[in-house]
Amino acid sequence: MPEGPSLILVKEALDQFRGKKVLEASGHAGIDMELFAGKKLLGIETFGKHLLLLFPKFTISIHFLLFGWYSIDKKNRVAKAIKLKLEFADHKLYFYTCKVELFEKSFDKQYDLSADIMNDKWSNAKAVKKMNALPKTFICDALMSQDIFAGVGNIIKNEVLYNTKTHPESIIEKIPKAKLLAIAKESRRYSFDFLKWRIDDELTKHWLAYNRKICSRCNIPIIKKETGKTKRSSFFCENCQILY
DNA sequence: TGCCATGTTAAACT
DNA sequence: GAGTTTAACATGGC
Repeated sequence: MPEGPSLILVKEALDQFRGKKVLEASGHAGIDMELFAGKKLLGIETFGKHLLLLFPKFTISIHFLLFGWYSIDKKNRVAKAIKLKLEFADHKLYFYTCKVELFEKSFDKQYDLSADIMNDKWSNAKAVKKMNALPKTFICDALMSQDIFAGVGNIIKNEVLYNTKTHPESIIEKIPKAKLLAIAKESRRYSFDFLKWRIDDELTKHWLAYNRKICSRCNIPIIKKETGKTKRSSFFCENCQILY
């Protein structure tokens, strides 16, 4: 589930808890659960794939990894999967199979918000600058870098490369500057399409490359290949996506 | 049924 | 020590 746009939806779903006091906390997150008792949840933010719970003197960052999710009131997973359970007066909030971290800085100092694909502070220029600082890197790895494109996951990566007609194994220093800028712009633009389609529960039908078999532009098979340092699957058309 | 995956990181290797 | 590979997490869809 959790690429950046999905986190926006989690944030909205949890807005009902803003300003509410935590009565009790528990779970297998490995942090001191006593910290929460009596504390008010001041706000909910996101950074990339992180959900941020703002408390008076600390912030909890929740990363859902591959299988994590949350539920309200209904416990719908095995006990050991419950990493954090926050009990409010009226509701219980569960977070499953996620990485939970605590930090004390304000979240805008903890993270570079201009790197967050969903944040209004997103900067195309900074993304291009960071890519240029990694000349030997594959573009598929750069797009998955959470330091450059926080919130982009494997689906968005593949769709952005398809839409910008760029082969995932292109090397950054060989890619024209205008194309790098186009990739940065498309990563943000597409993420809002992704959000819209997820709200309407029609995300998968809009995929053009990810999990697809045929290129809709060329009518030839889409290649599936593990690419880049992290060997994540790339789906691409060898004909219309240029290898730089 | 078995395999794969929208993710990350620590441990175990070379 | 650096770089690479494996394992672990735990679930749902096909």
